[in-house]
Amino acid sequence: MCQTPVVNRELLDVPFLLLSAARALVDGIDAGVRARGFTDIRPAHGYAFARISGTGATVVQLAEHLDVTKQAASQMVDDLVRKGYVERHPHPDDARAKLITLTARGIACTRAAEEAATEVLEPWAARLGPQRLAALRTDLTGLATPGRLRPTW
Amino acid sequence: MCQTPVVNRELLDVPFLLLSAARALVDGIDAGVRARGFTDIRPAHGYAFARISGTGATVVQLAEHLDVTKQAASQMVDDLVRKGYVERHPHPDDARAKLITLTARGIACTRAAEEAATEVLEPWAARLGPQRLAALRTDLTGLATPGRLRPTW
DNA sequence: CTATGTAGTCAAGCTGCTTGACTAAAACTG
DNA sequence: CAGTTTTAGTCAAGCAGCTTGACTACATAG
Repeated sequence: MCQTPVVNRELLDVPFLLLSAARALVDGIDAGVRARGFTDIRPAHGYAFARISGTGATVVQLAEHLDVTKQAASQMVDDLVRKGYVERHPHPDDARAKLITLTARGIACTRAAEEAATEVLEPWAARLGPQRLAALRTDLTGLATPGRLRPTW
Repeated sequence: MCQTPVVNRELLDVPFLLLSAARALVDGIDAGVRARGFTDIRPAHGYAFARISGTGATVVQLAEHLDVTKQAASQMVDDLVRKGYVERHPHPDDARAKLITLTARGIACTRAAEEAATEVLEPWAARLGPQRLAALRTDLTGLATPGRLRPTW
């Protein structure tokens, strides 16, 4: 017994490390967004904003991006409409569909999130330096299923 | 406009990259655990097992580890007891408390999870090499709030 | 022009969490 | 050591966010 190589033990807490880092980041950004006055928004909404931002998105597109059912996405849109962050417009190309777009408030919130993210990431990235940052990005990309949960911006 | 430095754009998708990697890992491990016959277990239970494993844990300790209320932790223990993964014993040092420990089935499941994790991580770690792996671990640790969501093993 | 597929919503239900209230035991405190 | 406060755990009720199922309106393929 006790013949398990050290590499394994160290390898096995990579998932915890990753989760821990991701959570710390999300919590930090969320705190920054709240501090900027957007208190009725949760991290999950950020992923929605990322997809809606720019040209807008349909409910189905949003559902795919968030990996939930279209009903769940529709409910989230209801919520965001009620809170004034997004709007439903008739879709220019498809009378069945609706184009969800950010309101001014939604755009302001997105900016706040970007500021908060920069605030959290900048000092860490500075300590790392551009070289290690690039390496980390490459290595993480290799770990992630390509294209999943990526932002549209 | 358009004067935002490139560094910022690249920095801003680090959270997405991290989340994406973490999710891919968790999904992969979960699939491996299911493939080994433990189909009534979800990733969240893995974090519970990690804390219970070894000397065992109380409900309150588990709650702290999972960052939920003690009621939620107690409900999860109910569930795991019903499924045969853990047991409640009287605590040797405190008559109020109960010591939660893994059953044989719980230990087997933990082993399955370690196997699954190794299976997912090994090829990726091999491609990286020990040097970059060490660097990545260091950099992620710097990002994570120290000590959070760490395993006890 | 009919048949099949797709976008979105309504409705009901479930799961996993929360808050609040409580019991029993431990740990302070004067 | 009696009295107070804190801590471990549970019961109960409620809520948020998701699911499945059923449906309407429009699009598209044959």
